[in-house]
Amino acid sequence: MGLKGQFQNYLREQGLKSTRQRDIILDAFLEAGVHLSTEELYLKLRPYHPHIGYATVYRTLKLFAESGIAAERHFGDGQARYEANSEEEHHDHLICTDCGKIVEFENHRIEQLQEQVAREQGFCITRHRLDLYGLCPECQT
Amino acid sequence: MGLKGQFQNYLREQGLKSTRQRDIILDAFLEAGVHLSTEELYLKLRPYHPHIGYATVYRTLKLFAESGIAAERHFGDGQARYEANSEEEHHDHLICTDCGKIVEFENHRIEQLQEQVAREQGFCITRHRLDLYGLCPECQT
DNA sequence: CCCCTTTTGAAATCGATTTTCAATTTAATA
DNA sequence: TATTAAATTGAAAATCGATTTCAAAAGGGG
Ligand SMILES: [Mn+2]
Ligand SMILES: [Mn+2]
Ligand SMILES: [Zn+2]
Ligand SMILES: [Zn+2]
Repeated sequence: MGLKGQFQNYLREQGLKSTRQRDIILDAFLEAGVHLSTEELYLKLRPYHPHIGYATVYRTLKLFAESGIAAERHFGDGQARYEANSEEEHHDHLICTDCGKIVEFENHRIEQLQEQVAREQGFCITRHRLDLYGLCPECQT
Repeated sequence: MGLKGQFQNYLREQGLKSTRQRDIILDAFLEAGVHLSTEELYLKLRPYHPHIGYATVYRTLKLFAESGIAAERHFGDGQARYEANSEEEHHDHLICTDCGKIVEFENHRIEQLQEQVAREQGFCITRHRLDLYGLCPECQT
């Protein structure tokens, strides 16, 4: 079952409707594939679907996140960004503060240590965020 | 040299001026000592110094961050928060999503692994952010 | 098709942040 | 101490992304 099927299931379960706009936005979102902001997706769609409003893109991305097919991220540039949740593992990010490039990484050992830290403090962790900011290879003169 | 001296040096170096407001705000900021938002500090000051405007508190906290005596943090509640940079080690945070409690922690091994990840990707890290969200001991029923 | 519910799009609103601008203050210099 | 140029202040306005409002339109079960 792909992300599209997963989303359709979510709509059905919640008594929500499948609409032309949601289909179009989901296709564009999956095709874009990067860490996209609401505005970026809206602008990307506009040339082909000028009838789709910003509010609809905004609401639909929220819905993707609720349904679990996407995740909302905040990298400190002031806007929320979304990325598709493939069935792969969770990952964290390296962000270039110069050109904005975002590289994903996974590190199981770090995740384990986070769990350990939380346990020591008596916390029960539901999610975490690890962002590393610096210069990518190209931006180091 | 304490944080106050450090800030005075920064002002001098940058050709900025030492003012009554900056002194008052710095004292209040250092005294408060928690993860304070601009608004919280403004409200804390107001009873004693009703003549100090919100914009001044805002600008002064930014200045603290620029000078290096404070750090700006974002814990996802929509407002920036500031904390004094004691000469102690860097630390990260556990945040209770129920009551908002924030617990600080240090984990040298995690920091090392972050460096290693960055090195593998050719990045040169300047800062990072590790936030663990979940329920604190009190909020786990 | 009917009817009820959900969705849409444009515009308005929201809350935090940031800027504007005229008046005031600082601090270097005469 | 008086002069002066530059920086700062405070109130209000502007900005910015996110979110809501609301009337019109569309979905979909029966
Ligand atoms: Mn990612
Ligand atoms: Mn802290
Ligand atoms: Zn770069
Ligand atoms: Zn709690």
